[in-house]
Amino acid sequence: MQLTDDIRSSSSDPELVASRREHIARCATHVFVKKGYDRTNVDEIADACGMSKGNLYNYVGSKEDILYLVIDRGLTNLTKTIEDLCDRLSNVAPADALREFIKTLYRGVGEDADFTLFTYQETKNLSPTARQRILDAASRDVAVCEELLRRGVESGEFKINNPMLLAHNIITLGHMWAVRRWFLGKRCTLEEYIREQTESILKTILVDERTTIES
Amino acid sequence: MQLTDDIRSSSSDPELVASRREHIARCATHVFVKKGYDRTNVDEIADACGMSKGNLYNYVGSKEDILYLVIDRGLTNLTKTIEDLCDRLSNVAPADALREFIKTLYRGVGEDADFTLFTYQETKNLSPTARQRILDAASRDVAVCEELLRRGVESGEFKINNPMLLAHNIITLGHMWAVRRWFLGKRCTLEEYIREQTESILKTILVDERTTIES
Amino acid sequence: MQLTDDIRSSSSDPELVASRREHIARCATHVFVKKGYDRTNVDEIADACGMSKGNLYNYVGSKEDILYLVIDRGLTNLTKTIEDLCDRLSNVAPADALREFIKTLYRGVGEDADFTLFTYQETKNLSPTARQRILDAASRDVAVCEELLRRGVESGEFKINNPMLLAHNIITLGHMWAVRRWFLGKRCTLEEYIREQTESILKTILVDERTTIES
Amino acid sequence: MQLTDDIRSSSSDPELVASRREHIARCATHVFVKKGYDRTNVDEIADACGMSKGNLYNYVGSKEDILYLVIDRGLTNLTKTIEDLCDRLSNVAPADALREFIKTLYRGVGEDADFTLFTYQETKNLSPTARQRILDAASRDVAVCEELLRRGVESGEFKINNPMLLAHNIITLGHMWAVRRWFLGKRCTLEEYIREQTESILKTILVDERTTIES
DNA sequence: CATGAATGAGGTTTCATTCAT
DNA sequence: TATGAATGAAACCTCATTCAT
Repeated sequence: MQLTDDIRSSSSDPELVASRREHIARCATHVFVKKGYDRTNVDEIADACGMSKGNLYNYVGSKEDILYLVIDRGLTNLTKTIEDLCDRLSNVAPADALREFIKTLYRGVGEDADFTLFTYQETKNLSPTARQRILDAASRDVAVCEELLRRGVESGEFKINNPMLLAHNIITLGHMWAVRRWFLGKRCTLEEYIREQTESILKTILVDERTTIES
Repeated sequence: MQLTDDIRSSSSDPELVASRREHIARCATHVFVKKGYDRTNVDEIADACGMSKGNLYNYVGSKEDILYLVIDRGLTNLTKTIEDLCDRLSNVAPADALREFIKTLYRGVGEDADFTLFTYQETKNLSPTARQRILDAASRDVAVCEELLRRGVESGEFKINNPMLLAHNIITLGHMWAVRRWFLGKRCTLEEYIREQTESILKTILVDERTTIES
Repeated sequence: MQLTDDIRSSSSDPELVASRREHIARCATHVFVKKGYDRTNVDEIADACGMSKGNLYNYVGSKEDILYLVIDRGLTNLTKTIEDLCDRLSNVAPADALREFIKTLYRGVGEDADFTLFTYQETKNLSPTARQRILDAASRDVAVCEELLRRGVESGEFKINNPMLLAHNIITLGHMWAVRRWFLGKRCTLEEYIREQTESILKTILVDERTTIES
Repeated sequence: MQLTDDIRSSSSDPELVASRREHIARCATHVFVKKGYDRTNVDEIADACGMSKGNLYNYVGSKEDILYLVIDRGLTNLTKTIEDLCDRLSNVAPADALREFIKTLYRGVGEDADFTLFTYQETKNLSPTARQRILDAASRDVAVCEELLRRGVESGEFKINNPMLLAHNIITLGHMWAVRRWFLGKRCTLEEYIREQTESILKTILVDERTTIES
């Protein structure tokens, strides 16, 4: 599934286009995250990419396209991490799977904290269709988590009133580590945050309390 | 508590300045929320205020000052709502008080959803000192909630591992209704959201489960 | 001789107008000299005058009028000093009269150095007619000096090829103390400047060299 | 000696930058001299340069930079004229050398009268460091002239009390032809001015009076 | 494919002047 | 007479995008 289908480019070699766009997205991420979308100008992006401004526009139709590439790439990375993880966890006991899921997700958010915050701030600058694509991708993360929860429910290990909502809580509380770092960063470490949120969540859903005790 | 002390104005009548700034903040909120901070220009703000651009600058030193007025006003309103509420709840049983707190807070966020989202997106555009003031104000909300939780703990009704973190969860999950309306809005109503989050939270902290049953 | 005839004012009492204008000229001089004409705004002038902006405009038709008042007042002061001096010197021997003239003139420039420089820089901002008036006033200073020189020539004490030009040199070299203070100020004192210029001038024009020796 | 080192430009080709700046300085001189610095707006400068405003700012960081370029270029031209002249005059007899120096300098000022006047009026608008550079350049002119005078003193042809001051007089009286053209222009020609000032100066310093007689 | 000079609309801010009170 | 809030034109500067080379 190509998310970047309708970004105009004046180049004909699709492979070159793809690799250049990957390059642009990677480099632009840094500048965007540092200065914000509106306050970053195209010269700075081109500099960061080591390309000329004119050439940049051979692979991208507008500054907004670059924003899309950046957000899409970051989200795709995270989604892939999550999906791969879920595949690996398909045979693990639900409670442990959930613990692993949260830990991996939250650490991923922690590593890319700047990007996560950026997403919350700048997605609004996308055109409606681009924005919709991004939101759809973000929705999938919740869906994946929800699926994990449902497996636990089906196996009888979890009792969850509204798995969709709990999945949403799990995902967004992870984001909050990045978005509200100015608050949380002064009050606990990421590992503490992960541990406490994990236990708090498990406590609400575990049918058999004893499973809660973990190293 | 006047947060807007050091915004320069060329008018000397403090009452007029205060009333005009209130007016500006109220009117600018609408334009800002609709178009975003960077994409709103000062002409549009002046129009929305029914003032000339020049006169606007008699009460405000820069466009950023307007952003500060807008965010500060919105946050102050919410904080006041919360604090008044907590005063009223000081004699109420902790579980009911928490239920009431969440309901009021989340409904407040729901009513001002655009503004809440705006805050998450645009606080970054403030100068460091202005930004710090805003974040301090936002921190107080968490502190108020934490205090409420601690009362329940002291009375023996709640058992909470980390009240600060739970308070933070309560507050931010409220915000999420506004920030992720594109997701939640399609999946449940605000009242459902409130009810489910409330029960989920209470379930984790209530010492005596039976208290969960509410009218 | 009223130089300020055609400055519009909305006041009818001519005495009040005159006294207010004198006040305005005196106060505005300081701000103008400090910040330059273009970089001084009318608010600052009104502040310096202790009047409201609106009232200021009762006595003056425009910002340029204020510039005129300021320059005119300064020049009139200097011219009067010079003319009074020449009256007192009418019975003094030409060489001593010239010495006294130069000393007084140059010290006057030295005291008002900022204003003198200001005149060189900002007269250009006057309207043609106002400018002409100022230049006429400035020409009179040269004429007065020239007259002094001619008296020495007639008495046989001076031999001067072109009294007009020498008078002009005497006047402008005086101005230069103010205009090129950044250069001269680091290299000699005003009194040295006066002494050396005086002797250099007298040496050129004295018929009998011995008169050069002075206390 | 490049005085314009630290003017920011967004172009990287130093030759292009230099040639464009030369072009800008030359064209801007006309507009500035005609309307004054503050009353000239950037659109007019761009028009005069035949460039778009945006492109102008590729070679210059601010309007003030343009002022600097203009003044610096004019002064550099004059200084070079003077220095070249002095080289050529190094073997000429001091009195004749001085005559030639004054004639060339004053004619140079006469040709660039508008620019000379402009310098007296607008140097004040430069930032302190830029202003200092300009004043340093202007000081060198005096130093060159002083050197010329000292050669005459050493050769025994001149007797000068204070060569620095006389050099300063020579230079500034030259400037006065431009600065006070409104006065002098109506009373004598430039050539008369040159002749009379020259003779007046030589008369004061020549040891042997007879040398004064020249064609 | 690559460059970067050129464009010009649009942004924020200032300020001389007016006029209702 | 005195005030100062209000006006709006005009100032300087930025920057996404194009296009000749």
